[in-house]
Amino acid sequence: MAAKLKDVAARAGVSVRTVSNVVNNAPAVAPATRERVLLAIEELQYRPNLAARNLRQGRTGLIGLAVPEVSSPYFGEIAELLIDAAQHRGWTVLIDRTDGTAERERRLLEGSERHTVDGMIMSPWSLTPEELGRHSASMPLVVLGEQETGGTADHVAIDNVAAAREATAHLAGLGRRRIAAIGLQPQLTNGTAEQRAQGYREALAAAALPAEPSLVKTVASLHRAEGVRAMRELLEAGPRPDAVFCFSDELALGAVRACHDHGLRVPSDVALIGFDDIEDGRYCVPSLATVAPDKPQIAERALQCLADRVYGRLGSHPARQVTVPHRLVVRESAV
Amino acid sequence: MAAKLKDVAARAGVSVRTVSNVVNNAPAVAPATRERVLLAIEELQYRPNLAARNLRQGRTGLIGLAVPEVSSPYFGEIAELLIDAAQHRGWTVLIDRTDGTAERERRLLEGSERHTVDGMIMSPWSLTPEELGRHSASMPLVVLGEQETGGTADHVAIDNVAAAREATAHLAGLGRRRIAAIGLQPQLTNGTAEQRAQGYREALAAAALPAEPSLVKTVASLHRAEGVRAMRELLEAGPRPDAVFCFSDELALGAVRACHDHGLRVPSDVALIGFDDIEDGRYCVPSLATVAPDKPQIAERALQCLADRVYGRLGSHPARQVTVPHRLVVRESAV
DNA sequence: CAGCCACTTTGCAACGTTGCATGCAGCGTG
DNA sequence: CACGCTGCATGCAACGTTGCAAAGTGGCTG
Repeated sequence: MAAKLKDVAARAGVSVRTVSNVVNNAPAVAPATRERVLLAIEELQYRPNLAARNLRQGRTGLIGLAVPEVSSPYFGEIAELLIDAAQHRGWTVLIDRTDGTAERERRLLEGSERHTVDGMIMSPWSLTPEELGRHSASMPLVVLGEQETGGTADHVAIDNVAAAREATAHLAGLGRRRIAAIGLQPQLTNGTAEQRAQGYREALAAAALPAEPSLVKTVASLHRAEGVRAMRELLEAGPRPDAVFCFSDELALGAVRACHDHGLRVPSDVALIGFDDIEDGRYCVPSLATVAPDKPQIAERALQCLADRVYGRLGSHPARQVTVPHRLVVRESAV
Repeated sequence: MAAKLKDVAARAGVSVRTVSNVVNNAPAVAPATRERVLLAIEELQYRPNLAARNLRQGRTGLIGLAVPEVSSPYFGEIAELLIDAAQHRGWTVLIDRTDGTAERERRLLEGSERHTVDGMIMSPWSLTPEELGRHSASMPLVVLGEQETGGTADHVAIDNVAAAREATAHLAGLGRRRIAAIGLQPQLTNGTAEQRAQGYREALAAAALPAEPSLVKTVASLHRAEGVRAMRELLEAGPRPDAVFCFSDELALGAVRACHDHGLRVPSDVALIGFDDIEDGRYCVPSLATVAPDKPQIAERALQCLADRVYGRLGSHPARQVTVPHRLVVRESAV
């Protein structure tokens, strides 16, 4: 049987309340008493019962992280950074997988988690902005990768339009004339893909290149397999593109694979730029040019926002929109 | 203010206890009453307070997953599968990162988590078998990727010796004569690398190939960067190997990169086999031959073991050793 | 020496839930 | 008709912790 406050109190010859004060580093405890209590705690291997503490305080020390998938490199890296940032603040992260479906995203916000976590960080794919705003009333919520939606959910994202514009402009600057884009996701309410598409179009216009609809490919997911499929379709369709801007590194890695299968060389025949700066891209052959969001800062700012809400430092202050910097990383696939 | 049992009871005109019975699907509730209560629950949007329930029952519905790193592809995929398997059993997974350090692994087992999770699944890198066995007494523990250690921790792993033997034998079967190995990790107590090295040596012996110590490279981690470094050292050292067995796909991907940088072609100059069957390996160029552990089964069996311990179906039954199947997946890098 | 103050320590109650034991009908049986 | 039994509903207590308010202790001042 695990030791509880009462046991420690008995051993140290003080009241339960005093032990609690020691455990919580309350100031009003005499040094000698504190010593004695700490000794007893050590001897009995006392560990606070979090369930009881949570029940009493109404806080759990847990925060939820809801991402479409855990095993994708991008979300894996984000999760890792968030876990670190949470640890610094004494929080533990509880990861949930939504598959990007509206139903699971909704259930997480409405549902069973409500008393389990103090707040939530979500990267939504399918929820409408209205829904996000509505739910943020009942639980502190930070949204990743989206623009402001109204409601009280804070938002942390990079400037996707600018990032896409820079990537596309870089390809144009290499002298490429038929620049394709892979990654539009019309089935998702998530505005990210649309923003990137807009940046792509803006850059084409700025370079006085025509915007050919046939060069923009939609995908069902951001995985490699979809990159392979989309690139293959581009190559088989007609005059082939000489550059491709992919909305994720995984798509780009699939696209590289497809080029290789068609006997094309990257970047001499087709230049490629991805998005996310996942680790694979730094070591694959050829190494992958990409747009690198400042992930550590995304994690840090998201937790900062969440902490402000959970501890009520903001009250019902309106939603904040945090824009995190990014940079274009040029590597072998686009030189 | 969130609704609680008392509020629902008042609304439905029954006692608190009856509402609790409905919520828990207890049999002794009249259908009409159940209807009325369910209606009230719906109207008030009642959700059970888990902290209170946990306090009362002594169970939390959470299980811990302690892995060295979340963002590595292998652990990401394992985490994803475990989250699924846990969900089927009504558990939520709480992920912790150990960095593979003994100190953090120890702290997770001893420490603060003790009242937070019902049990733990850990992939240890630095803890001694004795420590693992000792801690499993106080909390249900399932160990991934290790052989039995004594104590009451269950173990789930593949047969690493056999797997490494098969991979190496495949390379020998291609007619390769100088087969190197990358991935020994003498700094870890984790026996996995040593088992793979043993399988490698056994296969060399079976093929009547000499075991050259200079062809076995140790690494500081299983990441791509270490694969690059180790491969580079092999290539610069002397007569170059014509095949390499890497103890992880990430190491192998780094090794491919290093070969490419040296102007060597894979597999014609150097054949490569990795380990883990991560998604990258299926799409990279060349695609990566690998040893594929049956990951879904690893997750399923691990949760099965944990459930048996948590619900006491085993009592203090001695540790179980579960061996999960694997298979060799031949791809472009080793044909 | 009484009175006040600062510093420590304490007891009580409550957080929301469920285990246990018991109450209360209504029905069938002897 | 009395009795026991079954099916359903209830009340009380407890899980381990912390907020609150108050009590105790000692020293210092007037």
